[in-house]
Amino acid sequence: MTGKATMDSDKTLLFDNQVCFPLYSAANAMVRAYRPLLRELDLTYLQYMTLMLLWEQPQMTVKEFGARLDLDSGTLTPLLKRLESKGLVTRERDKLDERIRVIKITAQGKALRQKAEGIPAQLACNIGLDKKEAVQIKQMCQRLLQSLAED
Amino acid sequence: MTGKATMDSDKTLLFDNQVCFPLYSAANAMVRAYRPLLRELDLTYLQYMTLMLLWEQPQMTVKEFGARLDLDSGTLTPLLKRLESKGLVTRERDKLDERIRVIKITAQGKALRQKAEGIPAQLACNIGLDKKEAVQIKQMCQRLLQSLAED
DNA sequence: CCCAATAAAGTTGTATACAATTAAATTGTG
DNA sequence: CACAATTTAATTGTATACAACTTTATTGGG
Repeated sequence: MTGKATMDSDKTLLFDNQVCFPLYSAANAMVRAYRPLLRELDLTYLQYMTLMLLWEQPQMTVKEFGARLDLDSGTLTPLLKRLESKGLVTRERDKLDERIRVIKITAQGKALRQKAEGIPAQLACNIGLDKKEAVQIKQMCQRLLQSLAED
Repeated sequence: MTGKATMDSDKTLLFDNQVCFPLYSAANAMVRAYRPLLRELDLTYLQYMTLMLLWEQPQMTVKEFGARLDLDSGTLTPLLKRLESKGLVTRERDKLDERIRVIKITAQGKALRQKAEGIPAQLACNIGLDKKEAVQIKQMCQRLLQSLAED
């Protein structure tokens, strides 16, 4: 047995050496940065991303949302109900397969897109990364995601 | 007025062009990856990071936790109460300033550190990034955090 | 010394995340 | 066709996040 198990100065357990915690904090900070901008649309960050999908493709199933957003029905069902109660989507059943819930964007949901158009530019100003860095961090996160997705 | 406001093909509102969403998803996936490892310690990721701070410095105030974890009392108070109810910390008042809550790690909390020693190595195996990439993503997130912290 | 301003935590209410379980519909196989 | 296995969502319970507000204690100016 090596001394590792009883080594008291194991640097891998030092807070400032954690790789993942900055990721966690940065994600929280990012959502916080979006909040004042999305407030005017009365949307949360996740609701905003959900609508963004529907601005590209006017209807989607819960399962498809799960695949795109990497979230399960435990998160999605209440999320979609809230969007429904705001009048931004409808939640119908698939006529051919009653298990499937088909989410469709409403006219009101589509109209929100206009109000959202300034948001990406506004956030880019705050975020303080140039385009190259932005692409890098995006690719790095995507690589990380792929690695973590491999069961 | 430019055509921008009415431009329908604004690429900045396309889901797959979002820089921040991979960050958001990667943070979620990271917490998910930790979960099975932390399950044996009966800790959540945030509880684990909180204890990690106390393994280095045996007592800390709520305010100090807030500065290190970038979280407010609305998150920290219930978190610390849960750690207290597990017997891992105590929550005393500062004798000299009764506003201040002093959190101290217990013997039981210290003992958990031994059980945590394998976690960093186990996670590094799953995470699929080499050391250089890990450092890069960490630095990028820290840069992002700094930018977002500038009010 | 008094008391307004400030500081530190705590509380309340809303919205994620997600494990574990359940419910309902469909599919596949004998 | 019967029915077990599978698929798709929904539900339940726990733990973050955080805005907005409240409570309690301390500080600082007059």
